[in-house]
Amino acid sequence: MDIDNNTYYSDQKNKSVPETVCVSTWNINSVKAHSNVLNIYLSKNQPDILMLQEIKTQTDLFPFLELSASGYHALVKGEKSYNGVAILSKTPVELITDVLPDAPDNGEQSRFIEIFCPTLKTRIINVYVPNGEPGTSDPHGTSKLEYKLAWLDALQRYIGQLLEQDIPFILGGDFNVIEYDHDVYNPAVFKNTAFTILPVRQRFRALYYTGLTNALRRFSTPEQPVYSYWDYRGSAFKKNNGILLDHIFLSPHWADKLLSINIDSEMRGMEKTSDHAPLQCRLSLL
DNA sequence: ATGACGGTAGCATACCGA
Repeated sequence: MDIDNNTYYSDQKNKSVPETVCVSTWNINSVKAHSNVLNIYLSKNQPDILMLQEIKTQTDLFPFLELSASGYHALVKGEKSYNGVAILSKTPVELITDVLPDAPDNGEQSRFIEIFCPTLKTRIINVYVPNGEPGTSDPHGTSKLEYKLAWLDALQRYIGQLLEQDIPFILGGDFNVIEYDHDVYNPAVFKNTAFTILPVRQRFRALYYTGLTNALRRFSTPEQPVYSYWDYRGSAFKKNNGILLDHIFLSPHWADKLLSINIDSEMRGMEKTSDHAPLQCRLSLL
């Protein structure tokens, strides 16, 4: 019994056991510049887990206190100006690693964080896959596209290892892959880019062959495309000139528990917001 | 053909993103 924490103790007495859980992901495009919409999202949807990408700040400058006031714990892999990922959780979580094993840059760019959530008894893996454009130089002299391909290869190997061990996990984030032509408003615009070329699509689809379920594909069809990104330019959101880039993948344990998934495009329509919309799924705990 | 728009760093404008 925890007599030092009255809130925890009194909550436990009255709380019924939750039957579902909400797990979400959002490329926030700067956690500091867009903290207002982040707070609106958290209070509106009350996700149990939120994976954030492109927080664009160093770990020690992350707004831990503000989020703690909203009732969220946070584990963060930050970086100055670029990239950066974090996982918010209503209950305390434990860091497993903030470097993708065998990543081509050994985690120099902050694109990966994996945690264990004791209350959900699952791992959460949050990824911000390299963009890959324009295909010129990257920090290590290889092209940005090669960096992206090598990064996806490393992800695939690591996911394979977890599945071999029957470890339950949820993999979410910004994959920077346009899996099908119907995932973009105008396929011609992205033809022969690092988003659509076969080697990139093959590596994305390899996640299925390994045994993962793409939560969104359970409920969507090519005839009714859904998008998670709209460019700031050219009134793209107003015209629904979008792209589907963000995904949630479920290990076999969770695939059977999937109840629903949706993209909260309302958040994309707000002032001072990210160019991505959040993606959230509801899972059964029974 | 190019840029658009927006964030960061840092103070003018370059770099990056998708």
